[in-house]
Amino acid sequence: MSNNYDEIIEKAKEFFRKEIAPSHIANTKKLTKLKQFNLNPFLDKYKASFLTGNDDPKSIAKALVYPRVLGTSINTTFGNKLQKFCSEVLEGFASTTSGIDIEFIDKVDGRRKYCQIKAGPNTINKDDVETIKGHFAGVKNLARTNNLNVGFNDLIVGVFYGTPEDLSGHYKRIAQEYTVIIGAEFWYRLTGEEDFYQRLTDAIGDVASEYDGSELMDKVITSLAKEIEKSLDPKQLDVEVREIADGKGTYDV
DNA sequence: CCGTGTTTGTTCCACCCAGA
DNA sequence: TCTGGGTGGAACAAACACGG
Repeated sequence: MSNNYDEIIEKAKEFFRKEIAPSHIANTKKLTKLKQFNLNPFLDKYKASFLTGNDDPKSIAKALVYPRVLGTSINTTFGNKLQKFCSEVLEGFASTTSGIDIEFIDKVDGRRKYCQIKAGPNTINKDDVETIKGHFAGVKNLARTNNLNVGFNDLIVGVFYGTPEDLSGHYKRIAQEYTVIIGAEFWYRLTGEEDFYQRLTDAIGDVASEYDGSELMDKVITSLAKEIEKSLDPKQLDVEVREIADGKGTYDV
């Protein structure tokens, strides 16, 4: 241990093990039932065939499960856990100001920064731009009433990963008024270590090797495929149609 | 009182398309 | 042909409502 920030590295690894991975696994386990998905009958078989070359139930199941587990599920989980990450792993820096995720002393210019955290360079949309600006305007007002010296260089958006070139147009609109700091630069200002970003991503990369979800994926897909097979059975469909006609079936409007 | 279902707010990202 | 602005769908977590 060469310095205090090694502790952040360790805590980040723990956070991944205790928060992110378990949540991801739990959400994956939910996917054994067809009702967890929004089906698109125009595309379900096409996707299965595109993926595996056939449209049997198992292929359809794979085509549903893969994009969910490796896409929206883990990405959304990661983003949602960011707030918690800020308060637990960056605990020394948690902010009590509404709309501000963390406060920290910028190791480059020595000033206290009021920072909103975002995950990546593409993760805000048009509406978020005004929301973020609104939050900063609120902080400026609050600072004025409390006689705090908050310049607008001190109100920043911190992005966990990416490079300045990656920033979407939405971020660039914020950057016209405020400072947006991303990736290596963000972690440098936070910790004062130039290579902290690299060390942190490497550390999480090490944790990744502790996880092998192949068996779980197999189980989930097999189970889901069984239900797909049943629902494709014409007799079963007949029953459902009759029940709906009788008003017995569950039929969401 | 507890567990389950529902609603709300946040977050993510892919796609479309106009204009340079 | 490339770039960037803008749109929309989806999942998740947390708060909330409801029925046993």
